[in-house]
Amino acid sequence: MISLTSRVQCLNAVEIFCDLSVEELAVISKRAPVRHLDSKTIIYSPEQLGEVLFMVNEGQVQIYHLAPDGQMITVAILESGTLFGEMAILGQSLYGNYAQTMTPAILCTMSVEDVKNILLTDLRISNRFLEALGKRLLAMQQHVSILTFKLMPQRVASLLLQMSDSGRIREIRCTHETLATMVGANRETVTKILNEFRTQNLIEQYRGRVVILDPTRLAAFENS
Amino acid sequence: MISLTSRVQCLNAVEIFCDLSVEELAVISKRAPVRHLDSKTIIYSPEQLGEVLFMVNEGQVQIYHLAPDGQMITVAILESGTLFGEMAILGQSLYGNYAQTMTPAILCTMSVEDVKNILLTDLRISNRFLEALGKRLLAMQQHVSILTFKLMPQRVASLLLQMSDSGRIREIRCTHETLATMVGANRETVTKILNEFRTQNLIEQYRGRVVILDPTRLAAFENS
DNA sequence: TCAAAAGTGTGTGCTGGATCACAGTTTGCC
DNA sequence: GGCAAACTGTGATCCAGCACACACTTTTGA
Repeated sequence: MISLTSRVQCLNAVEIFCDLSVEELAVISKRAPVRHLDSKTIIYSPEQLGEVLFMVNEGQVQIYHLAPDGQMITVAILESGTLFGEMAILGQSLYGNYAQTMTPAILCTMSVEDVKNILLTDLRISNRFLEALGKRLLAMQQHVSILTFKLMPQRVASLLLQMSDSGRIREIRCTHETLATMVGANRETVTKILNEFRTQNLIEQYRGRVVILDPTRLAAFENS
Repeated sequence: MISLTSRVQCLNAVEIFCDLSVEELAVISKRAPVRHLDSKTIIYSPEQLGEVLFMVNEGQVQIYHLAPDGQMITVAILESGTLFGEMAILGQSLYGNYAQTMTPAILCTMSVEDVKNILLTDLRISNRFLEALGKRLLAMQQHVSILTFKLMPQRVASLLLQMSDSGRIREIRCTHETLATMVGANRETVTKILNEFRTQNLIEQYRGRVVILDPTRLAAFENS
């Protein structure tokens, strides 16, 4: 059993709860068990629902979508401090959506009812929640516009910037394969593009990691 | 000045308010002026904000996005009974987003503050609102997965089905050009694809209109 | 009423990326 | 330690869809 303190810390790391006091967090924490998961555990799948809101406290979680033909689309890679599963609260069944740990991870989980109760009773949280949704919607819209018209190199540049929070985080822990499933490319194409970026000193590459060297020039390239 | 009754009808047509009584609608209506607009009027642009929530009562409204390079992406074509502008309420500035009437149109408009007041006071509406957001998010996600991996003919089939509400509405009033900006194709490609669909008796074509003949086969084709 | 503009049909290159087919290198694991 | 699996690098081939070019038809609006 994990201490309440650590649970509170878990919740605190999530932006949605950021303006609650420690006491208030403690109340919520009681209803939010912490789970330690191995790498490659499936957290969420179309079959097993149940608990629905997850908060990543440590590790990486991949949200992906399997098309009927088996094609995989990575929707997002979540790092610690982020929340997911909101869709279920919105009453939407995400047919074909999965969440899976990419590394060993620590998560807080909450049930739909609890979340709904909290949302309905606390205005600050419901506002944060709406904000988070708005951000998500905005990000998706940008993603759509990139997918719609940009060429692959621009898409990759755009993805790298987005994942690095516009260059604020330097290191992106991701394989070429994973990046490929996010921009709708195949692995080889991504490899070639990243090598091109490297020869231009925009990035550095290591196995499973990309380090952004020059976000400014990368951004300039993105819009070209 | 338009009568209050007609305003109430306007609101009533919008799903978000569907479970309110006539009296309750009347209260909201007082704060929701109706506007009659000519075709091709810009309703919403990055420059002029102000009023933000719009409900389409009659006519068609195009929501689009202009990329920095001038490329236009049509996000949606709104018909009567739909609501848009939610993003502003979520505190997101939709940089580069526009809304424009495609036909003469009748709209109800509401200010951000009014909407926020209503949202915060009425649980039924705020739930509907969340629901609507969820649907939007879901639709965008589907759109992303289509853009990511499907070939053009499948994309077009998918778009036609989506716009026709899976075949329930038969007629889609849209030019090839507009359809093209929604799937990320160019106009000529869309023309060729639609002609192919016609020779297979999946659709009928007229100037500025596509009529769905066989939604079932179209759906089968979409996932292939 | 009669341009001009908007919408559609069709053909000919060209090219960005997919696909396939490898080889080399690093990591994890028994 | 050593094998298998995962990750990366790189070429050859092929084709979906873009860009451009132009003809034709319908609608719009001074």
